[in-house]
Amino acid sequence: MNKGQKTRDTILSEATYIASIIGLEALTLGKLASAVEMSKSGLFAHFKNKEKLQMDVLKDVTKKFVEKVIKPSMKVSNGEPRISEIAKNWIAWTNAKFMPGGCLFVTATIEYDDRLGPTRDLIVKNQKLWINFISDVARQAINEGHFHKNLDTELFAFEFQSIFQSYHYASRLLIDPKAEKRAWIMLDKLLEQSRV
Amino acid sequence: MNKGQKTRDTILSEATYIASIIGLEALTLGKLASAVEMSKSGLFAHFKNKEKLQMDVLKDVTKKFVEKVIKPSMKVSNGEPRISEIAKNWIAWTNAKFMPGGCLFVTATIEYDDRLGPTRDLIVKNQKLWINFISDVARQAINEGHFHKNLDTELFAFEFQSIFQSYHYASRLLIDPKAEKRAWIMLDKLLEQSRV
DNA sequence: ATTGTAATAGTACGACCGGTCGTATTAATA
DNA sequence: TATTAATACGACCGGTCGTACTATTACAAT
Repeated sequence: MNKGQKTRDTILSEATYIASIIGLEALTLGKLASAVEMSKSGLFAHFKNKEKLQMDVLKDVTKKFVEKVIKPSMKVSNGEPRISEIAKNWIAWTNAKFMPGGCLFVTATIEYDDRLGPTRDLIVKNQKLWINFISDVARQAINEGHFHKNLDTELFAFEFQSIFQSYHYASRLLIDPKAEKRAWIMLDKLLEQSRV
Repeated sequence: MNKGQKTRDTILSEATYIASIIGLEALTLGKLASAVEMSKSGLFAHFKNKEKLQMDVLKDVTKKFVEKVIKPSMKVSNGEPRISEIAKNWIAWTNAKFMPGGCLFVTATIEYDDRLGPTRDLIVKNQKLWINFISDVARQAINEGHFHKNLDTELFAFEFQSIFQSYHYASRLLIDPKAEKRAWIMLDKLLEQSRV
């Protein structure tokens, strides 16, 4: 990796750090530049424009998400074990040190749900992939005989997702110490309902 | 109502309209002023500073929320009927014409979950009141014999809340036509689990 | 060591930011 | 009707925004 790429990585990491706290739109080039101790123009040379920077941040975080949440789950056996593995890694993900403000996707999905443009399109695309992925894992659980045959796998995916949205809300905003415990109870209930 | 109060109301309504789309932080005095066709300084005279404006918007929206979601629910009988009434009004609330970007609270809770200050404090206070209110209604449902005695009412409140977060996510971001149907199914499931 | 290119910094820009000022107009009160 | 208070205005403050263009530095290959 040459120097330019290395600097780019540093910038994207710092951008992720800041954006997780204040959001991708509130992130400014000036703040980001001083955070990585570079001139605004030197930093800007790495990106075509701010929108591209925001999208590059999202792509970078998505890559990390695949690495830390999805890929590890593919190493455990099909069905319920995979669901549990994803849940475990998802909770760890939202508390990752490189995103002190919590999962950037949670922030971004709210931030861009009414803003049209390529950034929103990218977010929507990724979120649909994510929901479909969870649906597929639930489908596998049916095939493994873990979940009952007439389970609505798409509904399952949204319920699964909602547990983490709720967790984010309770732990981040309300700073509720019971947030994680409740998330696990919700997951247990969802799994219990889904089993044969 | 004198002229000043009337103008203030117009400003707050417009601010609510815009903030529901782009958020309270992204809302600027200049944009808001031109939206209500006033000078920036004329508009600004109604508020001490921008932070106060943001808080006034939140207070105004909270008042409307009480009026449109909470108060009507107090007119139906205790217990499950009240829960259903709240759910119905909450769905209507998120689709209100004066908030084209969806419920402002959903946006604000994410926006301020990592920003310290009085605005965040106000949001947290209101959200805690809301969660407690739902818990209390669930408690009433127990007393009425609708819900079983060992129901965790606080857990119920967070699960109830999560349904609407999921609905917001699916309908606003993914523009999923099945979003509302799924929300009702989730609610039915939650009520079914809670019954005696 | 020299040259060429990649990476960074410098400078400047027009637009807009939140906010203040003095002043004009409008509305309520006496 | 005269006086006063409420309301709104345009001009302007120092700063920051995103972005463009140019100059400088650091490094690699010759």
